[in-house]
Amino acid sequence: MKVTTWNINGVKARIDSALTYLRQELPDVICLQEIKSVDEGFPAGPFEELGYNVAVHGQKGFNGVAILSKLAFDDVASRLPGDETDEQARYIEATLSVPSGAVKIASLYLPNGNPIGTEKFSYKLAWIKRLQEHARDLLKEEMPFILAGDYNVIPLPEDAKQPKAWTDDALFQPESRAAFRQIVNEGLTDAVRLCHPEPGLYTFWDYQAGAFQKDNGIRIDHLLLSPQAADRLVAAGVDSFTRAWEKPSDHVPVWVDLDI
DNA sequence: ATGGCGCGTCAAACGCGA
Repeated sequence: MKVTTWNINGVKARIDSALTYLRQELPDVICLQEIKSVDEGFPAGPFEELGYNVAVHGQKGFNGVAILSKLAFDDVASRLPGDETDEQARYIEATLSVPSGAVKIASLYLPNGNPIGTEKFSYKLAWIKRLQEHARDLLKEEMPFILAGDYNVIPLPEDAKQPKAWTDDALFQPESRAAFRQIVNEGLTDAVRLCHPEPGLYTFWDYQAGAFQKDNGIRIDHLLLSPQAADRLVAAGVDSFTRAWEKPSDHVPVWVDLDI
């Protein structure tokens, strides 16, 4: 089963690219972030024509996440527990039936957190903490699950072409990195890093300053696997070729292949 | 060395991202 995550930076601006990608790469599940659309505005039709079921948690103008799945949804939840007052659409998770049982897949869009020293940064840290607590609850179920999405965290210096340039950025703060690490420390596996220990693997290149041409990228889109999912990990990768497409998202698709 | 973009909301700049 191939599961992909992609921050598409606007589903309406990226609909043709998304459909081309799905026809070409045939993921069983794709988690989308930054759809920048309300639920009713999401162009479900073209995706359904490709055989995908669609689950959307949208918001006007900003944020917004979705899961497209060739397997039917048994259950969908679109809130990250821990803060009933949080109105930002950044999380959706679905339970799918697979031959070996059930698998849970989350599409998450972790807050950017810039600038540091503001309530935006504390919101980011609180959000990661909520995700950690949720991961802990999910782990108790001892089932395969994947927390996939745009984490807006550069875990290590080798996850950036120019780590020094990110020193004052929320994506590379010691607190951000430690909070991400604490989720991994709960017992989750960073699938892409496990399959690709070499440096120089990036998932985002800024639109400005010819960042892609210089390969001035960062790795901030991740798939964290539960132990039961990691047991079945076959391969993982980054489809950086989409960044060279016409009218690209600034993020590229990242995927895992699981033997389930 | 420096500065360089793009999307959505609206209908001109602006908020936001990373």
